[in-house]
Amino acid sequence: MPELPEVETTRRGIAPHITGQRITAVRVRQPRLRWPVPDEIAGRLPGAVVERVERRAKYLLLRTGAGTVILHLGMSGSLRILPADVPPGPHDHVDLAFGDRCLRLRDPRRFGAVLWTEQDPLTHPRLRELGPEPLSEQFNGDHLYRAARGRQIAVKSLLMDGKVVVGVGNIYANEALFKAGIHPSRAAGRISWSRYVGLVEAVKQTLAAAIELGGTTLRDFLHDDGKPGYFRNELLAYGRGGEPCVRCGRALIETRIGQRSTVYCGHCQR
DNA sequence: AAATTCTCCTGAAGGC
DNA sequence: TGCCTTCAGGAGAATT
Repeated sequence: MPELPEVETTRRGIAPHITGQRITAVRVRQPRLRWPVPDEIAGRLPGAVVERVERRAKYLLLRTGAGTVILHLGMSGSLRILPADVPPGPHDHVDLAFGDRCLRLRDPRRFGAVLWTEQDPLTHPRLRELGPEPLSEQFNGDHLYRAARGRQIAVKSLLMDGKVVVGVGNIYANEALFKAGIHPSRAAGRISWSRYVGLVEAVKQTLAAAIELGGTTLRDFLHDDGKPGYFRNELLAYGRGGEPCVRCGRALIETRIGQRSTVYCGHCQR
């Protein structure tokens, strides 16, 4: 399930292949993604040149001379660069062709999205309300502490709220809270400033390490070059329910918070 | 306003 | 071996 490290890894993987390249054809085989794929994707993109490939939260932005494609991989989406004549599989929904190569979106569960805007993409409704990037200086102890004031919500849910900070999905929320020694169910408003400073550092460290390793791969995510990431081998909490805590050896507890699988150490996390 | 629940979808895993 | 059921999950929308 692509989280921010996977999306960033994908961005870095595809950018060299399509930046400065002209889109020669667009094929939309399945327009029914999370939202209908807008007609402009097929209508306006052919002939346009991709000027930059950027990322905001887990959205990828393909900036072209005609407008910007806003892509989201949902939880089973992947992008690959392929020879244009490779026959598409059943879940290969959209191709952007660049001469003899193409950028192909595969998304079996269709939770992803392909959107279009001719305005500043950062003002798009999907991007406008988002919190700071987790690896930016704007995401710091003060920011998290202030966002938590008066909130009864579980700190894990706060961390996964895109209006507070973007890009911290379920896997990395579990990991960061484990590293920071904070119980995922603890009320956000009842955590000290200094502990939030530690949590921010844990989030940054975890995400940076995952990007360094090319992202976590679970189940159906493949990198743009088809190779899996290796961060899954580094996971200390997620997916380890019942297994011993690496710090104290007690069995990790698995539960659910806000419909999400949550794993923590009842001894080390308070 | 804040918190919780619902929703989309299908591959994978588990049960019998 | 194979069919049927259950589950996971990003994040916006709906509901409480």
